[in-house]
Amino acid sequence: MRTHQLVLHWIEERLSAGDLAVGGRLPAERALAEQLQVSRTSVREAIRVLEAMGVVRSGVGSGPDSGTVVISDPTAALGSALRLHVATQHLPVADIVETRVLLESWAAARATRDAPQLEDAAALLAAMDAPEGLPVEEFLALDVRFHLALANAAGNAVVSAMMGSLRESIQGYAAELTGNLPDWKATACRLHAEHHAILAAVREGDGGRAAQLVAAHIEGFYKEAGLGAEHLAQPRPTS
Amino acid sequence: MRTHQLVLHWIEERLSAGDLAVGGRLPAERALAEQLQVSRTSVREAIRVLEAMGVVRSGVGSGPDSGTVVISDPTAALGSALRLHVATQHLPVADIVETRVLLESWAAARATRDAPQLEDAAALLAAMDAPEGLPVEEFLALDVRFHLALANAAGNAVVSAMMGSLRESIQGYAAELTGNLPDWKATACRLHAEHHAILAAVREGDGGRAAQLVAAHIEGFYKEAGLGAEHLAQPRPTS
DNA sequence: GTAGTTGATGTGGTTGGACCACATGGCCTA
DNA sequence: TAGGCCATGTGGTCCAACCACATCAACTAC
Repeated sequence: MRTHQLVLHWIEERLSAGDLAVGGRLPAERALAEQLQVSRTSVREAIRVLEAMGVVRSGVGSGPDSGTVVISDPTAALGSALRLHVATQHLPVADIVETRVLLESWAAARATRDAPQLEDAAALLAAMDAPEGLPVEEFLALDVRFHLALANAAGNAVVSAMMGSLRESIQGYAAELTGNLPDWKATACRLHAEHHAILAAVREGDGGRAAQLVAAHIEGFYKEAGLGAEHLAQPRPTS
Repeated sequence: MRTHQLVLHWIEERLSAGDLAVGGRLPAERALAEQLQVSRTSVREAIRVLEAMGVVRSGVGSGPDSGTVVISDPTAALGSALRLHVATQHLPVADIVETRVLLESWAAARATRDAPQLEDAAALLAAMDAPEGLPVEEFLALDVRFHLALANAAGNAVVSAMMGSLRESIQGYAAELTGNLPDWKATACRLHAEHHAILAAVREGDGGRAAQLVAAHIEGFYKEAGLGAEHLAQPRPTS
């Protein structure tokens, strides 16, 4: 057992036991090192891992933002991991998109029509009015938040986290794809209209229609932007 | 930008550019530190993160198993992250199970009837014959591999990785639950029979039935084992 | 008395150097 | 030729020191 793993296990046990909860603070690095009888180096390696996993946040100086405090940001962890594995080319982008369609369709079908997150989604849509006037980056940023709000309305934290991480892992890719579009303004308008239709379907409690609209919405964008259409929504070749 | 992040970005760029592929080796820690003009400590922190993400594997000594080589194990990364966030109680176990049902149902519906992974699944089922005679741990281990093989048959690497990580993150939990069962042998027998039925449905190309069977299979186990039934497969309270 | 300055304190961030355990491979010896 | 032994290179660990930063308290000048 390597030393930094010992520290990791110690912290994970504290988390599981409830001694350490979100918002709580880890002992200072030097103190923790002495307490566990390991070097500060090993403590730091463990904290780096937890930080990459979205479990803690470290800050220098004094005051409330300093020290190492427990947070919970599963999306960050999953997102970085997926992005890295996409970089190794062991996770095809087409599979990411397909999974995104799966999760978002489910979330749309599952969302309750009076979920408070739908208010956020509506507010985001309002901010996206006249989408042809928005810069691409701003449109995409709002788009991400709209889809996340929709996913959150389904009330499943795991699905929400996975959704966000999928989106994050191919964010740069999607931004590049917009360069392929023949007419960005027209596309933005269409996407915006589809957003309204999706939200309306959810609010009417028509989960089935919402799911179909979401699937068509996502697949439509990637097809138009030129992600190999043969990879999407078709039966796979029988190897 | 913290120093170890600089190293992380350098490596990620190398991965994206294809200069570094799975099976390739990173420069030795000391060499990399000198090359990037940072301390070895910072290089090590970056490598620790990549190791936790399942992107890299480190080994001491000489020979083929030594040094830091690029691998690709997305399941490990997602699994650790989910497990940690379950520990912080920000990811309810019920949501994990629900997501597992979602992904596995989709995979079962999507699997092609002649996928080679189904051979593996069949072999695992054969190894599980007479399940009442298997120790609990062994049964569960084979069970995990069966479900993974089935998920792999759908041909989506992202779904496979997420499936595996979900399973891993609640593995300890599932093992505990078996203690709640009134009659483990009978349950094992039933699960085994359900496995056969699922595989048969996939082989017949009846994806819809396979999906239903999978969902019932998973939900049935957790319900019988005592995971709050109110959390599963029911409309959520309207907050 | 108040306002501004200054230093003490405690936090993570970074560095260099030292030593260890391990695995290989080549050299040297019996 | 066979065996042992050490040189080499790898990651693993530890230590001691220093830095940048942020707060807070004490002090000083007005």
